[in-house]
Amino acid sequence: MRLVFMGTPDFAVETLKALTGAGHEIACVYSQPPRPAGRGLAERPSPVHAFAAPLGIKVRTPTSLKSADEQARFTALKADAAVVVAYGLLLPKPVLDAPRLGCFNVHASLLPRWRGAAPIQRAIMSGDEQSGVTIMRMEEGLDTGPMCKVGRIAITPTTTAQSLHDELAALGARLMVEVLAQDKITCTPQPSDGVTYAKKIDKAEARIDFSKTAEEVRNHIHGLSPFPGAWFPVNGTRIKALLCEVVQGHGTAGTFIDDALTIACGSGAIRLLKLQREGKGAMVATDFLRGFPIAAGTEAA
RNA sequence: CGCGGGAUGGAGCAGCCCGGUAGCUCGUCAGGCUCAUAACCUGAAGGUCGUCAGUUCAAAUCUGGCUCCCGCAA
Repeated sequence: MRLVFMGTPDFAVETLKALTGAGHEIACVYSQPPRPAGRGLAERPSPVHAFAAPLGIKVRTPTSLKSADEQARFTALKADAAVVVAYGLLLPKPVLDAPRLGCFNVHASLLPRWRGAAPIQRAIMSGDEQSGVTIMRMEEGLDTGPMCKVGRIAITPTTTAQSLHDELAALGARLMVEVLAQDKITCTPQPSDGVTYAKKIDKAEARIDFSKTAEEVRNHIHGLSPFPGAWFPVNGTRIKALLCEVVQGHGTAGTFIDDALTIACGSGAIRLLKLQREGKGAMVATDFLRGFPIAAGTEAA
């Protein structure tokens, strides 16, 4: 099929890769324009942009699709379908209606739960036991379209946003290819109940609140691992917690209760397994402690 | 030129300000002890101190360039 692909972050690259691998013609790739980012604030293209460009695929990076001009350029591509994965721009109705078969989206949640920006993180942070991806036909509303295919993945005590992200990206890519391979793509409406929205992650949320239960703290840490990274300070040094486990133990919330990185929470305790201090790389607990011992009684504040 | 930290035996760090014998915790190997152990004891191997140049009698340490890694911020 002749497709238009619209996506921006790493998550979307997997699907683009799968589509090209499945022999589809990518007429054009749309992605967010390069922005100043990273150290030095140098302009850098999005992951999707960086992947597509070397393959000789035409890349467009409009800041909006609201103008009639931009919509005409899109329509002129005469695509059979558009595949949209974490693109970051609203698609106006004329765009949604332009492709012959419509626009299809990979969304990283079991819709209608976690519509919106940060479904992967929110699912883990709120303690969901299950996540997944939904392939849907897009409508004007925010992630409201009818569902074509769903894939499920369990969230376990060791699931992090990173690991779930990688699994869902691969799963979503596979399912999208399957959906497009169907002779007739059939969809069913989303249930009207069970709707929740996944707000963008606010950096202020990243600070760990040890007054919560051990499970909540663990979900918070894993949901934000590795980005943006849940953190806490120790003697003025900022430390990111990347992986942890719930353990037995109690004490004043926010205090280390042994020399092995166990911290008391509002109820129960967690032990940090992988962490990173500012300026340093991520490392496992034993390595971390050799260079930065934290004695029992130290406060994480 | 957004702000800042870092590159030292396999891992994590100290030493650098006040140049002059390479240190610590751990791992590895050999041996010992033990019913046994991620335990303990003894011994050993392993490093052009990121890279290039400069200053100096002498540079891990001072100066400048380069490469790479990371935190903040966006």
